[in-house]
Amino acid sequence: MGEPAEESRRTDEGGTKSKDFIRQIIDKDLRTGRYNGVHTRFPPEPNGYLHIGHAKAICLNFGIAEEYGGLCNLRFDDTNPLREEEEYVQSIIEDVRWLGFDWEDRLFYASDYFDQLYEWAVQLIKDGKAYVDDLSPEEIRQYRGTLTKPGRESPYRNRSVEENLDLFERMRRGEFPDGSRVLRAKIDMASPNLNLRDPVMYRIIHASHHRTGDKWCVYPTYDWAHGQSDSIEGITHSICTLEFEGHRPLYDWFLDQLGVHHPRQIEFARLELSHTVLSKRKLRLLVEDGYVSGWDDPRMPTLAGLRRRGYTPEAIRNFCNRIGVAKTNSVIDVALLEHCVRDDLNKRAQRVMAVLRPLRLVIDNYPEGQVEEFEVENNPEDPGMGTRKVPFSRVLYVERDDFMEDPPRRWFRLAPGREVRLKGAYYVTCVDVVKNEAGEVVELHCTYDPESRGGVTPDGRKVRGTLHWVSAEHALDAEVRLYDRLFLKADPEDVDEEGADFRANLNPNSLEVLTGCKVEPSLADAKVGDHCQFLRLGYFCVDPDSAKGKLVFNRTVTLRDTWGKIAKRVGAR
RNA sequence: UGGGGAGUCGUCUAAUGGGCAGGACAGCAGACUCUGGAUCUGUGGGUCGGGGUUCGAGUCCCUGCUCCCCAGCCA
Repeated sequence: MGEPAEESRRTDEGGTKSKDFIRQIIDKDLRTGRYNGVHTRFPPEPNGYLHIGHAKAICLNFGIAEEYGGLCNLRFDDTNPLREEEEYVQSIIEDVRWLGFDWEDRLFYASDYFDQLYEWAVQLIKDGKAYVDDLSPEEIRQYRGTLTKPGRESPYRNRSVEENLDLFERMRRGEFPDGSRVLRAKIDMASPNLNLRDPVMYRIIHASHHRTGDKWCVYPTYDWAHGQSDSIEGITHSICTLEFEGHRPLYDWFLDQLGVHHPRQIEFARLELSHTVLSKRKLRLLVEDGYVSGWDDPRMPTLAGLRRRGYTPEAIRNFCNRIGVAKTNSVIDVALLEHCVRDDLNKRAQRVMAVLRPLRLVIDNYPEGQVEEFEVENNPEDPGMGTRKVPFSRVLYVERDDFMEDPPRRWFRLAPGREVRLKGAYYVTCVDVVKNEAGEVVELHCTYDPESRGGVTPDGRKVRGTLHWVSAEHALDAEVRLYDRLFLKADPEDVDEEGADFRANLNPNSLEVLTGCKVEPSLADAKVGDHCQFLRLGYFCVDPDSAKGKLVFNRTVTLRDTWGKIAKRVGAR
């Protein structure tokens, strides 16, 4: 409680302290005594899967609570039985946990408060602050006015308290059909803020709710449920996104009329990420229309998708802490997210060798039938991760991309007559190239230098290139799924043709499935979810589609590719 | 058009009773390297426009411009 611990303050890379505007407001509230502690909440509606944008809100709410020695609740905003499902509740719980946050025994639902909300509505009616309206949805819209013209009062606006009480009670009992009546707050039909033009508090929905079943047929709207739920839970700072800014006067109004604990609502800009979409509607469309395999498709920006792709909670949390919090609408470059996962995996992922597009390499002067085992470091960033043995023999596989018959300038890899190092093993020199009738290179012949055992020679001569490889005889087969950005443009909504939508910018090559990949035998007992670095290629993780004897890897992200940039300039590839 | 918000390097984000516009990602250049990885070093690049006030303005005043949100019985 009170001031945050010094060491938990957010600092930038330079070490200077800087707090976002929300933390500054909280500091002030604590200083002035408006609140004595900090209690936040993360309030998702269970109508879809959580995505990276939610991660920002989760890290903000749970992070702030932690920093200030306060608490953060997980609360499902389940006020609309038509859209919400238990499946989503479960996935959300799983995702928030996976991200690394704990709400202890404070898992709540807005539906926990339906009785209290109903009582409070009755209280407002008695106070003459709410009334039952018989207008149809269409009429309500017409009476609301427009942005520039004030609304008109409903002819039912001045019913007696008794009649309102009676009607509201009968609404609750199920005497009226859906849409026939609503309960509205009596505020001001001429307000320039449309949210204050007698907003709807209850609507009739004869549908069963995932938690309250058929107990209710009137359900509170967001505006009526949210602030009161915050109040009941003793929330101090109700952090939400910018689009609710115009609702704050209403949030405050309800709480003031009721005279109950009054949290402060603070709005911040939701996260937007380049090369993807982050709206439930669009994500749902991608899933339902089969553009992706599901909510957890590794190309999806959902937490389930990112997890399957191989992103770690640490990488995502670090990302959320680095993007900042402000009120400016902004789009974060997905490159920052990629940087964060590389940064995390670089420190933790075990290095292994895998050949994605195998090319046979025969070492002519290596004894037939001989097998050597080389000890290779598991992670040069962390010697503590130890070493492993990798078998080597006369016939190997190397990456097709690592050989060029007629290489451009600055090519350090294999080519006729070139000598390279096979990581941790020997130097080999390409002496012959075998092609098929189509003229494609199908096999390389090399000689090795026995003196170079272990990857260094007594004469100390240098080779510029070091290649990864696997022994043909010992290699395991694997399927590897290469993922790329889901959308071609940074802004998927940037479409040329009239009538086209973001789907026109879908990247047709966002998924490439490679079969017949060869991986080193140490991967034999890799488990689903395991992360590793395929040397020189990128970070990968084991997909749930894997089975005994059938390994499937997802590429999380490539390594930074300096050669790729050079090649582009040189005009190679 | 009414109301509510927001404009700082390419992209995010600091600079808070006016005081050298800083960092990160991305880019570029180099060093190092048994991953063309990692690491290290260096480098270019910004205050929406126009007026003011001031010794001094991203910050204060005036004015203009641009962008976002609101007319669900969605959240």
